[in-house]
Amino acid sequence: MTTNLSGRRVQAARNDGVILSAARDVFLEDPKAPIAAVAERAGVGISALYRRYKSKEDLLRTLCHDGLRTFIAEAERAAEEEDGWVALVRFLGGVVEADVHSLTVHLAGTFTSTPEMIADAVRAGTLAGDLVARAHGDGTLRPDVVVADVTLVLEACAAIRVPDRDRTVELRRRQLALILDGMRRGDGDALPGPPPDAAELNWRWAQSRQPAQRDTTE
Amino acid sequence: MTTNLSGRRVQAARNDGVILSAARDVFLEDPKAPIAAVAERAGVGISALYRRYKSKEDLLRTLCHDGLRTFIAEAERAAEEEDGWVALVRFLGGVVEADVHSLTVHLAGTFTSTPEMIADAVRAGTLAGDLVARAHGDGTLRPDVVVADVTLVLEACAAIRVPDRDRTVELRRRQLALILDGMRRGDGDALPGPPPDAAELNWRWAQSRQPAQRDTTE
DNA sequence: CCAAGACTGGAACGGATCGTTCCGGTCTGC
DNA sequence: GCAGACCGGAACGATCCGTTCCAGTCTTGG
Repeated sequence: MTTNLSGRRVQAARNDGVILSAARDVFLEDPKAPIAAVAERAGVGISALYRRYKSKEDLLRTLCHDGLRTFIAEAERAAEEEDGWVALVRFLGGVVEADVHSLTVHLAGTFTSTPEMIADAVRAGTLAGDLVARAHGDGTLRPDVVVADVTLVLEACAAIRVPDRDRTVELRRRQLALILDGMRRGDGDALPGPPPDAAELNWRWAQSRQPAQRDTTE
Repeated sequence: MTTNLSGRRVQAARNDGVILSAARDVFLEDPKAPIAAVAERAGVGISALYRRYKSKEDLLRTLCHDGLRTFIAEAERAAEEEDGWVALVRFLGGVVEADVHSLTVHLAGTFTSTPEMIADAVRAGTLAGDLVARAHGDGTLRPDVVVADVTLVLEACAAIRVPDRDRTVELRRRQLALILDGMRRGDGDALPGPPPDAAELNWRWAQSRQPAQRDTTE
């Protein structure tokens, strides 16, 4: 048996990953992006996509399910931590780092989910609940915070976005640190990363949508 | 001169407000929503829209500019507060309450902005900067927080959304309180409002996009 | 009661977009 | 050198959406 794949096989195998990664980037940027945009970003033809996924919905579903699995993996990894509070912090940091939450949030509702996905979603909820419970047990987490609050924290962090991916993660880490430490002067460390600059937050205003010059002079 | 408008005049005047309010709701929900959706939500015909606004872009621009002005008004109102920290808190609360930030953020880039808007945007930035500076002067705001961080806080809060408008504001207030007070046990008050429930956060998953039954059996 | 006109509802149009299919071409293994 | 796996991208058909247009309704003034 030849484990040595060559030629087209190699290209095909590499495309698997490239396409998935490109799809992640594109749909993270715009959940309604056309499928052609994914192909272009991946540097492949549209056929390469349709060879792998039955439809756009199929691709979206796969992408979202992958994100869900990552979420679960992060939760399980964080749960290994002994200290309950540290585990929760590591969990949130991991999810933010992986940029998983914004993907699921943005893509939710654009496809019909499979039973496995629903099961995984339930499992994810359970794991998160456990982490919160442990943090409560430690007495470090303020008592009036519930699991859903944590979900909202993730949602809030996922909302901050700048064109550059790495910088986005940096800024989210900073925001998460703020949420964790609190804005009131405390005994926490200094906020990580360079502070955001006004210019890098105004990027949304840049693209001034050319209105195609529809003049109404007549 | 008859200040007493009646009949159609009344309807027209009322429609002015209804349309603007409907547009706010609709575009807050989906920035790419068709203009017909606004008319439907307002309970008016499409003509009623085009009588008032030259184009969709015009409506969007007006909406966004209104939001910007509200932002400025909130900042000015908060600035009247004597205590710097209290002023900042009131400012953030006001902006979150008015649901202004998410509107500007979502709509940015969908129209070409007028010079007045840009000027207002600059002024808004200045006002926010002043508030942060004052809070720093009081020594209550942790020193490593900059103005842009505050912007990100607003962006983060704007991201949390549930179908019900009032509940959304409640949850945002809660999240804002969390950010302000911090998650570590402190001397702050209890989080306001009932805690979010898992069910009310899963609404996005509800709409399982009917795929129009395109069967590939052949 | 009538006529003019302000204002509206919503159908119709034309253009753009996008998911999907299909065909011709390239490379690999035999 | 040929069969088949795999790919790029044009072409198609459907849908959507912004805008225009016209017929209908209500009000006012006489």
